[in-house]
Amino acid sequence: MGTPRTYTYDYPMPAVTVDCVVFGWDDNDLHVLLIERGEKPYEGQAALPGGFIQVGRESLEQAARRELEEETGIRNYHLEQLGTFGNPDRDPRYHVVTVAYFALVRKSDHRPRGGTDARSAAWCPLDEVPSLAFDHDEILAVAKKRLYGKLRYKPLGFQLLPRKFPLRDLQRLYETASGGEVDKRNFRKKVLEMGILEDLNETESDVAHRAARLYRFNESAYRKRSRDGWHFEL
Amino acid sequence: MGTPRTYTYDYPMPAVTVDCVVFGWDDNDLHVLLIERGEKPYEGQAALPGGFIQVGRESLEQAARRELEEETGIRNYHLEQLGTFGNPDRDPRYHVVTVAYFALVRKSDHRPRGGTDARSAAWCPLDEVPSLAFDHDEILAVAKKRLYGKLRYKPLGFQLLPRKFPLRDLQRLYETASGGEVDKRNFRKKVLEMGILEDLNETESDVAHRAARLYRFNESAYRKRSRDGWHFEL
DNA sequence: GCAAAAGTGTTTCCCCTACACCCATGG
DNA sequence: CCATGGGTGTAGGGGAAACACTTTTGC
Repeated sequence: MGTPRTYTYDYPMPAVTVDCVVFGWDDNDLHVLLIERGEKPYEGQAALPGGFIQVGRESLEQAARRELEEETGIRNYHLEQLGTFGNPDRDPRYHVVTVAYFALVRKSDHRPRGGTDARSAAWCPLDEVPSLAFDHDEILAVAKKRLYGKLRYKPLGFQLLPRKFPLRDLQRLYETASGGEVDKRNFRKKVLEMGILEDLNETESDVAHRAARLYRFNESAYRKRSRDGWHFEL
Repeated sequence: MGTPRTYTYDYPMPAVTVDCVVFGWDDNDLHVLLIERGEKPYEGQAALPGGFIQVGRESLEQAARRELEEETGIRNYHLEQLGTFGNPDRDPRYHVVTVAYFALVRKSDHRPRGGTDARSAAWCPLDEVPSLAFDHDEILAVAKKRLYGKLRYKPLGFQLLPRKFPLRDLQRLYETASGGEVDKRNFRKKVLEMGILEDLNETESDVAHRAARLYRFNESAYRKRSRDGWHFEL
C-alpha cells in the first residue's frame, strides 16, 4: 500500500461520482437494483449503486461499469448516460457532482443472489421503492421517465427480457411502460412485420396450457433496417 | 480580496466545467456560438463557451447560465442538459469532467455584437465550424444530433425563430433539420391544425412581393394540449 | 372435456402524401 | 405587367385500430 498522502489545489474542487439506475424485468414488473448504505450519510437507507470515479484513470462509463460490477457482479448489459446532478447541497458533506447512468439487465442471466452480497444489493419492484438517499428519488424518477419514453422508439425492451421470449412477455413489458392495454393481434402483427425477431421454432415449457412460441431479437437485422432509414417504433 | 489559499483533499479530484452549445437561426442556416480561446491549452483555437463551476455555490444549470452571460451577455433562452464528457485525457492538463448544455437563442433578440466582445464570441454557420479545442467537436456533434432529433417531437423550433414569424421560416427550419424538402401545403395544414399557433393578423414588411402572415407560438395552448395526452410531432 | 392462454384475418377509418393553380404585392 | 413568393383543396393509398373465434395443451 502507498503511504497516505494528500492532494492540493488552488481552487475548491467538487467530487465526482457515478450512480446507476439498473432496471430488471420479472415477468410482470419492472424492478430497480438498490443497495443499503453502509456508511455515514444516510447510513442504513436505500440508495442507488454508485461511487467515486478514479480520477485520471477511467472514463465515466468505465467508472459506472466498474462500480456496478464491484457492487453487484453483473456484466454485459445495456448502459447509457442518463444525466448529471450537481446541486451543491445534494450531498450534506460537500459538493458532489454525480453522473447518473441507466442500465438494463436480464435478471434471468444473473444468479438470484439472495441479497446476501457485500453491500447487499437487492431488486425492488418499481412501485415499492422506499425513500432513497441523497437526491436518488429524483434520479430514479428521471430514469423511469426516460425508460418509458425510449422503449417506444428504441428496441430496449429486448435488453430486459430473456434472450428467448414469447411475444406475450414483450407485450406485457410494453403495456407496463405505456400504462395502457394493447391489442394482442395488432401488437403481434406490427412486431413481427418489423422483421427483427427470429422465430426459434421452440416453445415454452412447464406451462399449464398451450405453450407459446419463442423468439429472439435479431440485432443485425435491426441494424440493417436502421441503416436503410427505417426506424423502430411501437 | 481574500488571501490566496489552497485546498487539500485525501484523494485526487477532477475539475468540473460546463460547456454550452448555443444554437441560433438566421433565416436560412443554423449557427453555433464559438469563442476564441485566449489561454494556454489550445490558445487561439475556437471552442465552445464554458468554464469552471463554482464549487459549493451553484448548480450546474446556474453555472451554465452564468458562464454564458459572462461570455456573451445573452439571457432568456431555452437551456437543457446535453450530456457529460469525462474521459481522463480530454484535457491535456488534468482530468476535467465537463457537463455540456444545449441552448437555443433567438439571434434577433440579441444585438448583433459584432464579435468584439471580451473573449470574442461569434456566430458560426453550422457547416463552417472549424476544428475545435478539446473534445468539443464531439460535443457539438452530439448536440447537433440531439437538436435535429428533438425538433421533431418538441416545439423547440419556436425558441430559435423570432417571436413573430411567417410559416415559411418555420418550414425552412424543419427542412434544415430533417435534411429534406417538405411539402408546403401539408406542412402548413399540419402545423395550423395543431392549434398551438396564434395568428397575429399582421404581415411581414419590407418584402419585394406579397407579405406573409405572421404567427406566434402559443405556449399555453401547447401546454393544455400536452396535458390532455396529445403530443407534438412534425 | 374443460380451463387457460396461444394464435390468427378482415374491415374501417383516418391521416399522410402527392399534386397545380390563383393571389397579393412591389418594382 | 411581370416577377416573386404567399396561400389554398382534393383525391387516393397505406397503415393503425377495432374486433371474435379456433387451436393447443395440461390437468
